[in-house]
Amino acid sequence: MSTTTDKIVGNTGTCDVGDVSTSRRPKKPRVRRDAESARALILEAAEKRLVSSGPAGIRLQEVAADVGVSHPTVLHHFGSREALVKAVCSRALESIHRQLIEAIEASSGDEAHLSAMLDAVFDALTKSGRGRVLMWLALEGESVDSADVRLADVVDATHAMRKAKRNEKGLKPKTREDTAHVVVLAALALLGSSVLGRTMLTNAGLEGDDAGARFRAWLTRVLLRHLDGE
Amino acid sequence: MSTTTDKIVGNTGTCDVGDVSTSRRPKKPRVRRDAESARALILEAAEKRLVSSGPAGIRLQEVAADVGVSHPTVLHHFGSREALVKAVCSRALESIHRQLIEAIEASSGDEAHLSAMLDAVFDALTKSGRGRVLMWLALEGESVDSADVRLADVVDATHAMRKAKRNEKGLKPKTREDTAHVVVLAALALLGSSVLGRTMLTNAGLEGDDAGARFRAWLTRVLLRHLDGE
DNA sequence: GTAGTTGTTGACAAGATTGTTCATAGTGTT
DNA sequence: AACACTATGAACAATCTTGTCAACAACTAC
Repeated sequence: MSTTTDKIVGNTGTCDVGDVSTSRRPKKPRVRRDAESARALILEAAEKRLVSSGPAGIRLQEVAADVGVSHPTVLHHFGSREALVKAVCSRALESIHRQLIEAIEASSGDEAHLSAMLDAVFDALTKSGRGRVLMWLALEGESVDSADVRLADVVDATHAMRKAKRNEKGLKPKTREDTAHVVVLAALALLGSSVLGRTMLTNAGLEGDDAGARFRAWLTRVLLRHLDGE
Repeated sequence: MSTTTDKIVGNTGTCDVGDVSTSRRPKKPRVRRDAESARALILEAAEKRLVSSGPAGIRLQEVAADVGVSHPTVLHHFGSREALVKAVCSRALESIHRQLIEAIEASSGDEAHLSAMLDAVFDALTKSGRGRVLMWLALEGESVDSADVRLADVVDATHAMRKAKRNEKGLKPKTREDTAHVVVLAALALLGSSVLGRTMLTNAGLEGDDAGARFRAWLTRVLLRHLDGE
């Protein structure tokens, strides 16, 4: 209710202090965007907050300030803070999923390709902090379910290629579980690296800018030897 | 102190509603602990919140309610919320460090022992959510530095044992970097497993209660073959 | 130009959270 | 028993955060 008051609101602008005047109203230009671009800008700003502070760290006023609007505008476009958080998380997960699919499909299964794939997946998780987002959602349990990366598909694809390859070479086949373990290990290593790779590497005494790349190269060799070896 | 006002505050007690009376004061028993036990109880309650909601999720009132005291009591014992959070994180990190050291020292380096060690480390990270705490601190950047698990020590110890073992077997030596990579991979896999192991395993199509144990057993074999093989 | 639609905003409300104050009530000491 | 010491809690203050509301302003349609 408000009922209220007839209005005051004062003269509205009132601008900030400073200007005296009567009619003078510097006001502010008040830009007006269409709903779509406004939502896009807000989502973008919110995602930065999501990456740096997690879902719980998203504040309407901060997001609004980042975009350069007032916080009721954010509420106008998303309805509630929770809806905004959901939208941002959902978008981020879909983006991750898409990038991972691309990175994985781009590699046919060759040795050089596996290395490139691991790097691509790592980049997808590191660039713009997607890995952090995944980890945060895992910790807070906000799993927007659905969009979860479908590891099972990756396992199946990998296992099919592996089976064919081993068959060619005359090696005895391996179980799907073994392949799944390889994929899970790679996923944990890459995701972990994207979140605390640097910390862990320097903590282990591995200095240098290329420590991360060297680790991934090493990981590639180990995984490949396991997949194709013996 | 007190100076003050002569006193008003009303009758203070005033108890809650209900009892009228004058002298009748059901009040509440008001238990009184010594500072040490009070701090211990509060830390314990705060750690539960830390595990489930992260450092940012620790609320004075909730912690106080868990202990059964009022929130000013918490402030009385810790000075500020920030100090409480710091104390809890510090304690948790020290505890993790201690458990990891124990788990690692307990294993001499044998094959069976490595498996036991990985399980022990995994337990140390999983039980009471220590792994979650580590991940949260990594994400929020609250790294209370210092207490960081000293992976370099683990690498050195592992490398020494490995060198001796390979020497016995007549295998050519491996670089320390290679050993460091093994340790980092194990650390990432175990830490990652403790936070989202179940999710990732089922997502990869590995069902069953023992999927985690089977994965760690598999990981043990892979790591051992790499450490001692070729 | 006028009217309708809709993005935008200032002001306010309600709730949560941290921190302060002071009286009260256990505990131990003399 | 009287006293000092200190843990405790009720009430309060200050700040922050989400959400509501009504008015304003930009744009479109007629």
